[in-house]
Amino acid sequence: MLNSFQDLSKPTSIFDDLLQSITAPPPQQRIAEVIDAPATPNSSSISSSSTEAAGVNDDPKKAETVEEEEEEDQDKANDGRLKPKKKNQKRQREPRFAFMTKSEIDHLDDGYRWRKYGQKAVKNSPFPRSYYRCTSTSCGVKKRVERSSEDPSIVVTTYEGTHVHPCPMTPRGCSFGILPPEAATLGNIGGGATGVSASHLVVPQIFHLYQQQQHHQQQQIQPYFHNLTPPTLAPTTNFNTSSTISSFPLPTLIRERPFCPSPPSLARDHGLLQDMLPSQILLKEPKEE
DNA sequence: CGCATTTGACCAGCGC
DNA sequence: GCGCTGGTCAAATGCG
Repeated sequence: MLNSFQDLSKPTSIFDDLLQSITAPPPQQRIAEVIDAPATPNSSSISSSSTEAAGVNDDPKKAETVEEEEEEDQDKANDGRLKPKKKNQKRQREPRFAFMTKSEIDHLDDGYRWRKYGQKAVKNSPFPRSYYRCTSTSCGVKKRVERSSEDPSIVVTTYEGTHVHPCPMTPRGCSFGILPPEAATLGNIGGGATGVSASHLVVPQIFHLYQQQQHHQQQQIQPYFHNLTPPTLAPTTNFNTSSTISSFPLPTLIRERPFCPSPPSLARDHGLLQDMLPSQILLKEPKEE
């Protein structure tokens, strides 16, 4: 299932894969169709990706069985240039979560602190891809940021790994803008400590932001939030319908957030949210196997 | 001075 | 085996 996860494991254009999954959803797809808007390159979307680590990937070539700690120790034991990649075991991939944001800012502030450690030109794209790593020690979360070659206004952000620390608070509190997908997904997908479903956090929150924004700004472009969550975490109850999502109670969201405790001010203080989510969000639930 | 960013080089995986 | 590409490292550089 979750072919989009596999798509994300491919080195080639995430954006293309996302677009493909958006524009050609499987018939049985259980989608939280927030809005049944057709996906367009102008739409922002969110797509959670996971998790070879969770055994989701059915490609034996990509299936991984290595424990994370094992690899981590190996990495730490070798600080030289030669990375101790196991010969018989490919490097394990962390749970990944990708989303597209229509923004002019490449590196969106999501509440965590990131250090850029690389930048590469991407094939078939005039825009480079930037590599960031969480600055927190012992937190190996990474993220890649690249612009869509098809729509330069779209930033494709791919998170990989799980934060093992609380979100460092920003002066405004934990910035909600992009945080939800990251904090929720990275904190929970693939065996996060809290066990809170990523979808519980990500989908409704993001959508809630969108709603707020809609109310205030009357966006012209339909949002589309593309979210895919691992089967083990994706609830089958709460997000089957748009009505469920749209009526998701905000207090519940806040209560369920293990990270970045924040006063229930989301409905009020969304200035930064608007900064962070300037446009449209496209929501899509993971399709079920 | 400490930290973040830039950037070229290196390495591994994958396809042919 | 070879070349291409993505991902990472680390020295150099910039900035507050």
